Amino acid sequence: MTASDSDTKQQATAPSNFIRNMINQDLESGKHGGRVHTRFPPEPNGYLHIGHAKSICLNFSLAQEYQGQCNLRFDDTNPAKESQEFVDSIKDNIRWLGFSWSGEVRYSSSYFDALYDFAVQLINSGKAYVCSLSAEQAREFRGTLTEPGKNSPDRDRTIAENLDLFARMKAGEFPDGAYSLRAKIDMASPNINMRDPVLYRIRHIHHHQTGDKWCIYPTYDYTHCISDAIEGITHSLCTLEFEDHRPLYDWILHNLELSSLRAVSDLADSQYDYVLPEQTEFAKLKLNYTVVGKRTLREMVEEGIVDGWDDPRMPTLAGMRRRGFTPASIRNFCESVGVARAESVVDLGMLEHAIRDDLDKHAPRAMCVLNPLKVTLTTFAEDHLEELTMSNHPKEESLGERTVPLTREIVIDRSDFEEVPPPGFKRLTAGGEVRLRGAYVIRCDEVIKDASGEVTELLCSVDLDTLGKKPEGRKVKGVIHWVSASQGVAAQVRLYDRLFSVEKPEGKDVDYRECLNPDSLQLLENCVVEPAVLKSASSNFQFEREGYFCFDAVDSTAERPVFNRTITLRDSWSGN
RNA sequence: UGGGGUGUCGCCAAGUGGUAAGGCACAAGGUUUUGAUCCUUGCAUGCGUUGGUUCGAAUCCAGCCACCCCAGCCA
Repeated sequence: MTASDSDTKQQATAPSNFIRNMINQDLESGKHGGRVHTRFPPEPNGYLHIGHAKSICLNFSLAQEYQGQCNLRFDDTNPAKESQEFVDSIKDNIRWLGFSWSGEVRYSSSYFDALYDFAVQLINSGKAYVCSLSAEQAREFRGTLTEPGKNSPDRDRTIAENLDLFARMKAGEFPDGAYSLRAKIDMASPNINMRDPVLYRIRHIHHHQTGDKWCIYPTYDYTHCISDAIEGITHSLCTLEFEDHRPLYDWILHNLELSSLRAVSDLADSQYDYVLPEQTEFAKLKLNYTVVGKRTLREMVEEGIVDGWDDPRMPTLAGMRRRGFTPASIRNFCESVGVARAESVVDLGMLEHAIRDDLDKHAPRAMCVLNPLKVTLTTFAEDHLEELTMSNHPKEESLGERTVPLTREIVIDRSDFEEVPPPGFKRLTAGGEVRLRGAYVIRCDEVIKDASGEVTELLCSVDLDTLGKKPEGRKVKGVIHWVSASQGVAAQVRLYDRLFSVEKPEGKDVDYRECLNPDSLQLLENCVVEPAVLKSASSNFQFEREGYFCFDAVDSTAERPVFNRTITLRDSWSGN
């Protein structure tokens, strides 16, 4: 199948979901002039994780699928929590995932001037007022879930007065919290977001993009809808908790002059009809055995429960990347999970399947012995050195071949030998035969043990007539991997497993610290990997019969490579 | 107890009045020089629940139940 065939097939089988259905309808009705323009709008206040990946894939893939555009916009309206470091890592993560945003990176902060003008417009039309209530007072006036709120005493300030006060807020005449700009909507609304929400607050604080130009900052609710409108976004996708904000999103946009919105928008000079963006909500991605809460992740880093934001056990994009997850596997996973409005918890197994599926197709095979047991092939002379040619992949010929040196002394994994094998054991036993992967069938003639009775070495004879052919007159079922003792390279291997041993480490009344899986990291210091691995162009491998591994980009050195286990192979042998 | 949402197989998820897609997981076979991959087969007389409308309901209507979100000058 060619690339384009598979693309076509993927499109044909792209699962139906309520957002695609909505877009299809919009396209049919011509609502946005046939345009599809989405955006991914993170606040640069932390590292991206698997949950963000779903949103990224959704927004960017939809744009691709409909030949539309997808912007990257930093929603940077609260400088107290944000930094350039996060801006940079987010951009890096999105590129790594394989997506390109439309045009330049956008910042809500670059619309601050326009946002200010629109606020003045709302004041002029009597839709906004400057309020002197403190945060605490405002809370009291807001009412409760079941009781209506009370109007602010400043609600009927004159337009002239509001204009003057707002200008002075901007000019820096007042301290933080002295005043706020509020929309004049309805203090009795059953939707608390509509009870005269704050549009601007005073914050004398440096902003990572705008420096010290501003001391008043617009709120999310006020900024997001206008930013969408300015960028000509058609479909503004966000998560479920913003559902109650949608009426406010619409209120703000509908109470501004459409022509003035259009005038400052990216569509100002286009031939398209100017249509306001619409918000649509979908359920967040949740994974069992996983925590994505910002506070929790930070604590785990700060308390040393993990080794940093890019610890391979972390659900961050940086962590998954270091773990060896491929961008395609994460994209496929997000696609397979679907998009719906029902809150759900996806099984980690689905993510693992996506990783295996991608790596199985693309990762070159190699051999690495994790827990070495010395085997001497007595049939060979001391200086025996045979260069065996092995293909890098059982099906994908384009991955090429490599040579694997075979010598008299090799190592195999300790778990591949049992003196008294359990029922069904297919590996090497005392007196039994086994195939060395890609090489000969050997027979274990002698088991050497130390004083404590531990097996230290196996003496085996080689059936020279079994290279590339089946042995005559008998069946040898088992195949085990091996590495030349002298030609192999010493390596450290890190075996990673899920961080938590319970399904819902973030649940109510659950302390995640008590749910940690004590075996989430196992360090193996004496591993031996075949030499070809170090010369490979790939950084992801399948170490045959062990799992998928990748070079650890941070801790590997020239003399001592470090490998991270990305994921084990499926293992249907219950005796293991 | 106000408002907004959601309930389809163990886990995701299609379905939009015509008789329950698909994936993961699981199980059983087959192929295999990876106990991998791959292939075949099985896996909801049932769609939160109770009624109603209809020739016919997961889909329409009503009631009930469960769970989630909202009272930041966070996003």
